[in-house]
Amino acid sequence: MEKVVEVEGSDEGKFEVTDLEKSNFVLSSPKHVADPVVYKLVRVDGNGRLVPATDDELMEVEGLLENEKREAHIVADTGQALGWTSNEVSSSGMPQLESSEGLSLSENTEADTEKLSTQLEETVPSSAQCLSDDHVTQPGTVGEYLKPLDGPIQGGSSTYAGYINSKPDFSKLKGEICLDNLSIKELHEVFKATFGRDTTVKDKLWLKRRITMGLTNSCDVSTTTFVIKDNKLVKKDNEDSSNNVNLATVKEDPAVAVEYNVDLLNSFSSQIDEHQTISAVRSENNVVENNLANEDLAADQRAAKRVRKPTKRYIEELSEAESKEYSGRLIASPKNIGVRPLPSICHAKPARNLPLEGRTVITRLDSLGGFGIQVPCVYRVRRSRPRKNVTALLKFHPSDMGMTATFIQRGLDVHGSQMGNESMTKVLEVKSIPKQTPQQFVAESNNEKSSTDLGQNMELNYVDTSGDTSDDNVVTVPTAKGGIRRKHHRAWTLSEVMKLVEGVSKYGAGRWSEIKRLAFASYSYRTSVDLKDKWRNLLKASFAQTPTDKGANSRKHPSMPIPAPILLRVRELAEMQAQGPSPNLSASKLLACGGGGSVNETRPGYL
DNA sequence: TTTAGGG
DNA sequence: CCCTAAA
Repeated sequence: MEKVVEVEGSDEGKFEVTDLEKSNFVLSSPKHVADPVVYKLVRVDGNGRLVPATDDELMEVEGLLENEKREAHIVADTGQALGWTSNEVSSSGMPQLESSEGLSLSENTEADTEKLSTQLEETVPSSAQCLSDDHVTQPGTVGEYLKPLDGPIQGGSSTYAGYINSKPDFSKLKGEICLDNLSIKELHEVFKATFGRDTTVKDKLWLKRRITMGLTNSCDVSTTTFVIKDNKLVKKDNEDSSNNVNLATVKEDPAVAVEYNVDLLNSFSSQIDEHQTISAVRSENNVVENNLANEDLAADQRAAKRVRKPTKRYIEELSEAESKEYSGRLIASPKNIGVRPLPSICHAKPARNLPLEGRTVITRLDSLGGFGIQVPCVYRVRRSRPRKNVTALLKFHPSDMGMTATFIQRGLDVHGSQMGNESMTKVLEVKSIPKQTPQQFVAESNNEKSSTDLGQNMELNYVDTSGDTSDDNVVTVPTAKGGIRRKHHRAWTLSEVMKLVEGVSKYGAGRWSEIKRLAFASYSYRTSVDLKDKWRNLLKASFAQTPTDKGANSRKHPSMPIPAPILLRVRELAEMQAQGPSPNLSASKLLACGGGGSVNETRPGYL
């Protein structure tokens, strides 16, 4: 039953392959065992390469899941929508998986189940084309990892972590953060600062672990003492460097077993959450599944439900006739789950919606590599930075707006190649597709040059995630011209800041686009400008304070200040860069851009 | 388009 | 954060 989210290995093939999937297959009985299906969170890069899902994406997914769980019961299918099966997987193990999955999912009637399973199949055939050669070379294994939420429950499920190596750069941060002495409340604050969202988990251990993972980018947090130093977890009881995760350690804590490559380090925590969430969701959905993989998780979920935010906001936003962005969310959030858009490589076509337990699920027909697959699609619209002329469009096409709103309400899925300036038009075009389900799809051009050329493909991003996470406050600000524009605020999480710092250290301050693209590949909502601004602020902050005290950090509670260590780092970098602009810019640049091959840059040794 | 700055 | 001038 467990849902597995797979993270695609980097091009460099730095991930370790696991047989986990297999073992799971064999070990677990079809019934109880989860569907062996492995999902990967990946997205397709511009050149058609599969790249690991970014933190952002993961987080989004996570958000969705959480959201979902709050939303009473949602069909089990949701979970699946989250990931994409790797090509390899699909080609080989898929068939079997399908059935089992369908069954497992179901609370539904057989018929529905079948449909579901059908929908669920998220095969992404045509491996060769999609996958980089590296991946292709390891057909059988594929860098999939299973993350059995309830490892303990199912003996079969084994955890495996193929954590290759840590990022050197992170070790630069100085100072340590001790979680041990914090109260739950404090831990919650830290948690929020770190992940940008609240948590309802009361379990200190869990919190500490999660935070540690987030800050440490490591899954090696099986320790009971949480002191983070130099971005590494310091085990007081076990003074080992813990620089790398060792499998043994990981196994101790099944919940933490993950395989990921360097690029995904930061995604790790998110993934965990995701998995957990998924499991929880599933448990709710499947009465049969009594295995609460993680009590904490379950608790979290329940709590989450209680915390669910009122709809008011959505309504307001809708009324504002805001771009579909919001409308999408508005509609989608309640009963649907967001689904990660298919890799642009694949053609996504709106297919049909199937009634499930009274609900309709929109399915998308994905034709990949000649296969036609229906996948449940529920998209949440990403709340992206408003494309400059969203408002303009509105102005120009007031009527359109109305229409759009209509579709949205009617649950049309928008099918377009891209949400650009003409997005409006496209949306309109799509409206022709009648859908009963309240769904909205918005195609958003991906940050990277990706999807664009795939005319028919749409990049669907659901987003926001955040309803739960850092509340993306969207505040309307009166414009000088009299217009009203939205100002959304997304609090910078600690991990984001850390990434930023890391990025600056790697590529140098000023090369924001680079940083955004590489080190910051995730967080799609952070633009290079944002990075720049944030850095500016960090500099200000780092110089403004801290000169004196270095050990002691934060001053005030409000908005959990940036940990001193980070500020220190920032200052260092600032000074460092002020003096000698990075030695081999060209080198790094070449590495970064040139190959197009590796996402994981192998940095020069400096820094 | 991306950066740097100002607001 | 947003906006804009420059490059």
